[in-house]
Amino acid sequence: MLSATQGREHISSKSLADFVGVNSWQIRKDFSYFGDFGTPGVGYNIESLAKQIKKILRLDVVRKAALVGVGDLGSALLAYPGFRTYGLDIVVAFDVDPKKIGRTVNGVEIENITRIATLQERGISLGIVAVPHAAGQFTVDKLVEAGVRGILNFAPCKIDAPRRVKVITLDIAMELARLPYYMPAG
Amino acid sequence: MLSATQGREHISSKSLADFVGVNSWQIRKDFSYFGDFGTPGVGYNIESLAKQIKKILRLDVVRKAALVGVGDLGSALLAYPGFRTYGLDIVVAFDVDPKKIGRTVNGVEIENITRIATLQERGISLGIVAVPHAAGQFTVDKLVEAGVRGILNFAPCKIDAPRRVKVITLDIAMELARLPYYMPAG
DNA sequence: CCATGTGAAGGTATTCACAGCC
DNA sequence: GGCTGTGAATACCTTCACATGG
Repeated sequence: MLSATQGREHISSKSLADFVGVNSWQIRKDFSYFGDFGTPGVGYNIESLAKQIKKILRLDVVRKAALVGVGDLGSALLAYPGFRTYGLDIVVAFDVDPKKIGRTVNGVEIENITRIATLQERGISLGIVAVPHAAGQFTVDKLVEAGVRGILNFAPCKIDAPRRVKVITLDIAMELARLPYYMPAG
Repeated sequence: MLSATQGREHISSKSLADFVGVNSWQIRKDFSYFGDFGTPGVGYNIESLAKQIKKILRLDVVRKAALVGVGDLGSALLAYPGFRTYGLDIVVAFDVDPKKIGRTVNGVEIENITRIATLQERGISLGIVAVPHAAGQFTVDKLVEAGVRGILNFAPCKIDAPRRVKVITLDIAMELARLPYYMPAG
């Protein structure tokens, strides 16, 4: 992946900085907030650094996630291999459409949305909302009731949830709408 | 939409702040950087405020966008009605799969990816990249060659592009991976 | 000698309180 | 009276330069 690290045990803040496109002191300062990871004169041990960062980001344990809404976007998420990289595992999907219920997409079975209440007993603490706009708040409410602790919401709407549940909303259209701001004309 | 504004011409910074969940002085300060929009004792004229903000964000003109990669995610984007809200119009899609080329999804025809070079002459200045990881950089290069000015990239990889082209990368798995950070345990 | 970690300087953003206008 | 726009005060984050440790 990072060619500069091939066959090396250590990496300097400078190399890391060049790779991600920032300055070396930013790397050092950021790391220092969480403790002393590096060795002066040598650099950072790559393996131990990765382990430390994963622990800080709480990515050291695999967490189970439930997907709600198996439309185009939901299907894309089920097909997406990238989640495993970050210690996330989509183990179940829900939908309202009887035609979809019972099917298996990428090894994940689609269940009736009424079964959403069983999440807690199954040890699932994350929810992914990929439903139409109008169903957004309702779906979040159900997930909260089911004891979920974090929600990634793709529905483009204002969401109310108790403070104990962290909601991250990803409005894809709004992200795209940021682009024109950087474009002088045309 | 915003029930507090129904039948009203003006809205106060307090109402706006409550609605989006911030403090009233933040609203006023932010607006003040771009000029005087409001009337003391009255508030902000809703219609004129919306117009001003759209102009600042360069959302007052409709821009054409091209989608590259019509997989699950690409299909979801084509089906998504939200883009129009922000003055964005996906007018063409590209793919490499001969089975997909020629089909029409949501009124948008899928063309052979080799036709990507015709973007400039068609007045298309935005690109949306929804291709697999490995094709990310290649696709971005082609879009840049085709004269695109802004790119929304869903491929989870490091992208190099000239400074004149603004690239916004949206790594969905990474967004989901932010959630565990806010969750004490479980 | 090399690269880290950090105190200090500088700059930027947030928060406040109030003068001024409708 | 009510609400805006803004200077002042505060907190925060970024940048730098260097002492310290391997």
